[in-house]
Amino acid sequence: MSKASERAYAEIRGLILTGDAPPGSPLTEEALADICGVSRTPVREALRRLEAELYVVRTGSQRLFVADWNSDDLAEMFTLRAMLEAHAAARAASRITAAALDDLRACNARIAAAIAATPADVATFLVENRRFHEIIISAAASPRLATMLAALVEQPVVRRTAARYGQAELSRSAHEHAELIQAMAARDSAWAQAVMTSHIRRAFHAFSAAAPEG
Amino acid sequence: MSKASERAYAEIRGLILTGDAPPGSPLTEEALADICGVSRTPVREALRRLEAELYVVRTGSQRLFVADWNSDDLAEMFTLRAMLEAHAAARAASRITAAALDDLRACNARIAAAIAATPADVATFLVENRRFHEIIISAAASPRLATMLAALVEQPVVRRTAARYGQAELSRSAHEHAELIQAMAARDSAWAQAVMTSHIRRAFHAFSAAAPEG
DNA sequence: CGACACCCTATTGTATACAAATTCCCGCGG
DNA sequence: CCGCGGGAATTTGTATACAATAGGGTGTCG
Repeated sequence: MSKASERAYAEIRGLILTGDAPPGSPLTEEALADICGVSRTPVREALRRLEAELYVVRTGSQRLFVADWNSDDLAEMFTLRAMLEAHAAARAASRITAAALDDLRACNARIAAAIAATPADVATFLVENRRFHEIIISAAASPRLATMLAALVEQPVVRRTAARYGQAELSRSAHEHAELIQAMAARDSAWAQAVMTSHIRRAFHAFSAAAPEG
Repeated sequence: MSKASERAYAEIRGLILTGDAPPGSPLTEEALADICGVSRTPVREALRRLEAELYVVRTGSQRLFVADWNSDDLAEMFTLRAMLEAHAAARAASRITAAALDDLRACNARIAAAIAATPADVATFLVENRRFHEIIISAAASPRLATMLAALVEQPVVRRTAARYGQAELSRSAHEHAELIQAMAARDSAWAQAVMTSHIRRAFHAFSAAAPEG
């Protein structure tokens, strides 16, 4: 996608993530085109992508609405993420380069710094945490896997979750990252896979505990 | 997607699967529009979808080519399918309705009949085998999972594989299906998951043995 | 008062025209 | 002969116009 399409995608995604377009609200191509300052064509492409990523849902008569996830959806999403990202970690462990390992270390150092700040710098934590996981997915060198994980939208959940995380959970996360780095440096796929699985499951449990309403 | 888009998607996908558009060959929107008898607009949508499903790849300058999978790609694809579809089987085991179970039984009966014929009716086997797996995926009731598995293109591989399958492999497949039905009827998620995992892994091994060149 | 049919409007689907970008080829000069 | 512009041609990106279709509202009839 080139400029306008990309812009429309980011814009609409932003509307959904910030809650400006709340779950269940209808989306019309023309209105979005106006908001984004482009024509319907790039908006349509953006909407197709958002639909594939399940940010928006389509009724039988082709009308689009902002997706509304219930707790079952979220649980399923975390389960899939745990499965796929653990697989990515296993692949990454046997393929990752020294440079990428250094990137991971640097990234986790920034995460640790963000946590150590008072108050904890949650925004930086989110950005760097995401980057950490992206490095691993990239190191797994599987376009299929990367595509699937991209579709497993995580931002809205992470955002809601992290705001409720305590220092303890953030620290534990950084510690698990450190163990992941160890596992990968040791080229131990099984270890990396196991750590990643529990890492994501714990994130889910923390989320469930913090936001039991779904 | 409505009529024209859908038609374009099916048409282009057909070109790729039959080999009329061989791996690595360039795809231009206008040529495809001519072939499909529609304008570029629905062709573009079809191509986006095919790109997401990795049937086609896009260069840095937005030109599209038929994807060319090597043996590593295929192995990765089977691994992911085994993982995701086993998860689908586990979910299906705890959710499937009596009616869907009957559908599975009927479907497997048709598979058995196709195998019993002399010579074995491979075309019917392929269609019904696909349907069998689709019923399970549908019973898993996870749109995310369904989307991902749809993207895990299987047709070209299955096609290439089944043509080389012997009666023994086909029979074993039907037998494994029967065991899957048992596991689901017993509402045994772990059993269903295990059977599905080995079912797909065996298919992969048979494929590798039959087509070691990739 | 309720149900049904019809029309009108809102929204999406498709085609086409035009703009931007990229590639390819040809001619030129070293 | 090779490398290097430069421009034409091909190809994709975007906008807009028009067609088709679904939904809602209203009026009428039972």
